[in-house]
Amino acid sequence: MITLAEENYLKAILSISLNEEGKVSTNAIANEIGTSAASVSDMLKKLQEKKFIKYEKYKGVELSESGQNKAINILRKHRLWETFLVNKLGFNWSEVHDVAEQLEHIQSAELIDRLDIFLEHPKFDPHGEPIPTKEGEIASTNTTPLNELQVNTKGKIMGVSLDEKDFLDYLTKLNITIGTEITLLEKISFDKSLSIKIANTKQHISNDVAKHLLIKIS
Amino acid sequence: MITLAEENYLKAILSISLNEEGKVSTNAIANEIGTSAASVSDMLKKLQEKKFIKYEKYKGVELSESGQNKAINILRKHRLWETFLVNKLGFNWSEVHDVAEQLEHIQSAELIDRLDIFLEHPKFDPHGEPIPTKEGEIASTNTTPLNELQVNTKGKIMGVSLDEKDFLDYLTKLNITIGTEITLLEKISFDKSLSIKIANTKQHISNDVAKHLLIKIS
DNA sequence: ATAAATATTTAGACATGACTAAACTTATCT
DNA sequence: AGATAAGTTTAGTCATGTCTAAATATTTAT
Repeated sequence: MITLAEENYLKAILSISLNEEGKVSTNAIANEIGTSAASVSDMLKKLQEKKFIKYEKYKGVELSESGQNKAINILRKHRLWETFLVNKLGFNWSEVHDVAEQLEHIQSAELIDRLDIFLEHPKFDPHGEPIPTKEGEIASTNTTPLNELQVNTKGKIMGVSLDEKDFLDYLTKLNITIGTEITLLEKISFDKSLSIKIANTKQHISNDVAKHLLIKIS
Repeated sequence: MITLAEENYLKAILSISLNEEGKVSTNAIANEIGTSAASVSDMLKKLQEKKFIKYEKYKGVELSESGQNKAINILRKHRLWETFLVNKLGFNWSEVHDVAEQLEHIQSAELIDRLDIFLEHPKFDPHGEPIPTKEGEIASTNTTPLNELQVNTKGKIMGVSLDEKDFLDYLTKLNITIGTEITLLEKISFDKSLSIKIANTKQHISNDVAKHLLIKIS
């Protein structure tokens, strides 16, 4: 059996791994989960004993195969539930994260299989993030964060890499959503902020916003 | 905040209260939850402090108003989720209990409101049990357990009062489901077993089965 | 290469929710 | 009424997952 706390640690380790190369540090996990490094250190010992991770003291941590399977399955559940909440229950994309964080821990493989069928095997969640397959494959999206594009590039927003209410509500206010066509007009070197064009309207956004907008260049 | 364990205790106390008059005993709760009387005694102290119950040592326990609200809300969630699992995901009525026991603890009033709308405000769950309203009202079903009927009474099965896989699978095998027309042919006084007629076929069932079949006399 | 800064682990506590064994209260039987 | 049985609570212990403070290891800077 795996506990709720253990699941959250595996999820955090996967999430960090997907964004960074190499082993995951204790501090990074503490930061992701919002707990102390000491608590993380304790938990890593337990996860090590259960063979969910490969861990050497002071050297950082990696998921084992079984740990990765578990973590990817949790991500799959999270994204399927978010899809359900938005597509079937009519939630806004900014409102589903917290509930999905609870739903992702429901233990029933059958439930997820049936949910997947009910949703007609969605490939992406409401934020444009790929939903891992039952076999654990995560589709690559071939997108680029907006802040890494060159000036005058035109593209389409395929997804966002941050699932926080404030951020998503702000995007909605800017008329930005999945599928929105966008042109990068100018990069301000001083603060790395960007001028963009959306639906023939010029707008200005910070680098913090831009780096979470995933673009497919057209 | 209320913990998962506390929610399960409130649910157990409500469940016993609905079947029996008067205060609920420590042992009854221990039995319902599957834990020791000592553990129950510990927990009652905590629930008392949080004002969810009215409790006097050695005298048994009652739900307070806030405790009852919480418990009924959990029951509402359980029955709405069961309805979702059967009506939308295609689960069999015998397969949904365990998953619904997990889902009933998801904390989001908005989620339950939307689920209720999505299911088009169902009044009964897949076992024929009434779904409490958002305001906490539990419709009375005006049904009688089959074993309490008089011989030669004819009626319709409106629900079952036990949500266990073995029991429900057995009913399915007997061709018994919600809406089935049934006639009580004979009561055997020796073991309280019953002869019944379903779809022109005579069958024999034990008292243990009959007492969980809720009949509307026609 | 060593000192200082940063990162990580260990030690010792605490809250939760469970357990067993023992003590206590209430109910029942004669 | 007193003895016994049944039910309940208390005391002491344990596992989980957290914390702070202190100790130790690693990295960075001079």
